Amino acid sequence: MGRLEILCQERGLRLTRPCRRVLAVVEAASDHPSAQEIHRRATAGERIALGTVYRILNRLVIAGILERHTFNGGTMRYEAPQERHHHLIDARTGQIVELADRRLAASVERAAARLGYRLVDFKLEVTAVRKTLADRETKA
Amino acid sequence: MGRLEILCQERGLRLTRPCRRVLAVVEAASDHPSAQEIHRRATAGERIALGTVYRILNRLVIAGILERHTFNGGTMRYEAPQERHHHLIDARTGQIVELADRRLAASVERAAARLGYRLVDFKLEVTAVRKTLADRETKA
DNA sequence: GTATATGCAAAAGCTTTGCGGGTTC
DNA sequence: GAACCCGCAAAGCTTTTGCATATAC
Repeated sequence: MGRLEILCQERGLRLTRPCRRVLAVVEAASDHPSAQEIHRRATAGERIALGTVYRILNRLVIAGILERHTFNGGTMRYEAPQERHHHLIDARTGQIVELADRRLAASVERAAARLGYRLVDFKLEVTAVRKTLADRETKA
Repeated sequence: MGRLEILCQERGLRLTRPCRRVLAVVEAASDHPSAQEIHRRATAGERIALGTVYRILNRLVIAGILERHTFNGGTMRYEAPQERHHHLIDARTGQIVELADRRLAASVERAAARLGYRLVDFKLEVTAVRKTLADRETKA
């Protein structure tokens, strides 16, 4: 049984067939698929209603089993939360790189504290370009 | 003439009546209104098509005169970019607080550099709750 | 056996777009 | 006067929802 399926059991979500398929797709994904893309992948040789996929995803997000992002466009994208991480988007290729760095978390926590807030969570989305040799020699 | 209207002129956008109204609304807004909300505010005693508001907003974003955010829900929200800042969302009230801190930018820049990237821009969205007395006495 | 999830299809946002006429420069 | 923008209305997408049936526990 998959890691995510176990989480579902623990949190009292029913392990229906469509739900298992969705979990398998997300667990196997190395990208950040949209609901429709998840539906496409989950219905390989099987009939699952698109509306059902949306309902499953919402349940999983509420239960804290999946995370939902919006990046900078309309449609929502999903992923299984690994360790706390954020996203770096390559401005030239659009590729999304995962970015984990606990020094960042400490910085954000201090910034929130300066305003009188206690940090609950944060989302960071970085746009950047690969460094070239020129970058190392120039003061950009 | 408003600050944003001047920017439009400089960048060759026509100052039509609907465009002026939209600019005025955004310039006066202390929140982060959606396109529909901007339309509602801009059509006080005047008829402007909703589609026109969308077209104007898109033009303004492309010209770099407004910024578009998605926060954590479907609909897009707009604001006039002041100095570089980010957003802190109060988890209890949903209130959005602006968060400007150049120490943060330095942290993010270093994190990107560690991955071999040169920072272009970043977006930070913090969820937090107001600190109470208890927070100061407890190790949360 | 019962509560809950699914499938289907319709509907509900939000956003974009084609077209003819009007406005800005 | 020419280029561009607007109003209107329709269409496109993504996401949600009502209802009868099927399924997991």
